[in-house]
Amino acid sequence: MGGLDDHGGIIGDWMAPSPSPRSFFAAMLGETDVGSRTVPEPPKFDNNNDGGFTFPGPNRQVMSEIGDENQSGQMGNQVMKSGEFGEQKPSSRAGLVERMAARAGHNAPRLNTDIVKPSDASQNQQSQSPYLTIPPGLSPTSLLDSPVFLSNSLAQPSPTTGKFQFPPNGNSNGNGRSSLMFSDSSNRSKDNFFEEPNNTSFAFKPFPNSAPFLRGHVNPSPPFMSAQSFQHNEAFVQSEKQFQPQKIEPNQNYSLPIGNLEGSQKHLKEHHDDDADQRTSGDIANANSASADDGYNWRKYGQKQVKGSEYPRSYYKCTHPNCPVKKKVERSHEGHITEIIYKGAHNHPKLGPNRRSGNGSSGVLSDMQGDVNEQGGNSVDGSSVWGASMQHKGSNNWGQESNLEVTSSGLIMQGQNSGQFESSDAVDGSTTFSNDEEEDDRATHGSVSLGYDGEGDESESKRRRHTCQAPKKYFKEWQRGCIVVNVGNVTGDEDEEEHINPEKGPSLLIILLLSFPIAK
DNA sequence: AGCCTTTGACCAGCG
DNA sequence: TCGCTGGTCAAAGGC
Repeated sequence: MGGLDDHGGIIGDWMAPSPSPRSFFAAMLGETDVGSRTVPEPPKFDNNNDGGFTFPGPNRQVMSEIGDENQSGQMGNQVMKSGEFGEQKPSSRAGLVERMAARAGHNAPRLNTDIVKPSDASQNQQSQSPYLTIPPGLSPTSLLDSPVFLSNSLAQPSPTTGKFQFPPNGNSNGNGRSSLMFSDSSNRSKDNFFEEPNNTSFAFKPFPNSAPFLRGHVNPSPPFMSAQSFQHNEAFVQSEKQFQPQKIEPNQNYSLPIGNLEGSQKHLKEHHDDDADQRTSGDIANANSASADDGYNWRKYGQKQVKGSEYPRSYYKCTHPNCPVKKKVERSHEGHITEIIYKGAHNHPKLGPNRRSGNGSSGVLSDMQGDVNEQGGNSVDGSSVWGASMQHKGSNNWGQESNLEVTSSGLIMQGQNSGQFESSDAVDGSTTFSNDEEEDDRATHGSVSLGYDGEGDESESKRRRHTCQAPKKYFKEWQRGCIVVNVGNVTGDEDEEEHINPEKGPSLLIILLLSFPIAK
């Protein structure tokens, strides 16, 4: 069993202790000109880009509120000072892939981001822009299935889903593991990827079906939630539990979900269908039920109007015997999913089509959940990383079945339909992901808002001043080891009680739980 | 018949 | 101890 040191090593191989989203994307794209940005361009909400989803590019000064270069440099220094992450030197211009290659001694295929560029790149200068525009055909899930989000043994072969395999790495034991995302168990499924002679590059293939979602229609219920985080967490669990007798080997012929990307495509399409249903019929329940199942069956066992939530929260259990997976779902009055919190990992393969497919409200939930559970699907013993991390607080029963002693960690990405990364009033990655319970406020700051509130009349600078407290909540959930996926509008208004307002238009709020250490 | 959702009640944790 | 809150149970009814 790996200890906490292992975890740190895992994490450290891949990212700074407090990686900022921009560095995160920088790593993804192999561009690490992270600290060199001066003044960030105003976020661009491309209204003409037929729904192109704009993420900040690697150069985006996410921490713009506090982010002058000095501070960025200070952050970098902090990163350097954290000994176990010594390889993450801010001076390094090498991208993640290059670092991987350097470390592993192979030529890591570089992520082909050409496809990510908008077709009219020459016009909008997106290619030079600090923003990364995801064209309509490319789902955020696809993007987030980046090399840093690997270890989905269920996903299609790709350097991002972890199906492509990495050669055995001499460093891949203990603190030398290439990353948390590429943790032990998943390594087995990836160990050969870069040995493939022709794998010199990888291009994300956009899914036409995903376009409707990206256009930001009514229903901000994308399935691209925290699939990667689940991947990671799942891998983390497996890493911790690699000696579990019931371990499901990623390489096994396992009738598990087809894959993340494919699943995403499916779910995206389904969501779009849901949207249509909702818009046309107004029957939310029917619209929800119109979505296809994700291979897991869910039974709603409760619903409650929780105080902190505008909308009632529904409780679902996986109907598979002995499967501990549960999920909490909040949805708006219109049926838009505003928050999903998953707990546990499936200890069984997907069950195939829901017996009552097309019936019941769990369907739409499953849409989003599907990608996630596809990650957890090959977890074992019903243990869950979230459960494990829950033990940090021990005040939540979710996941208590896990006896893992792990530190969960994560990156919280909060987004809205523009896809622009927007700094909160103080985005400080170095503190955002610290584990101090008292730093919930920092969690707010640390959330990276893809901020566009859909109202359009509020300047970015004004929005930036806002302090949406919602991420604080999510950070808490994250600390508790729960997967939190929130889809909806962040109003950004301090005075507003509700921060998630799907009724204000297309938007999405994604909480991605990744792999940043919680160091109690 | 089996599985689902709904919904009020119950329970446990917390301040 | 009490009230609040969130999570779960279980009966009832629908599909």
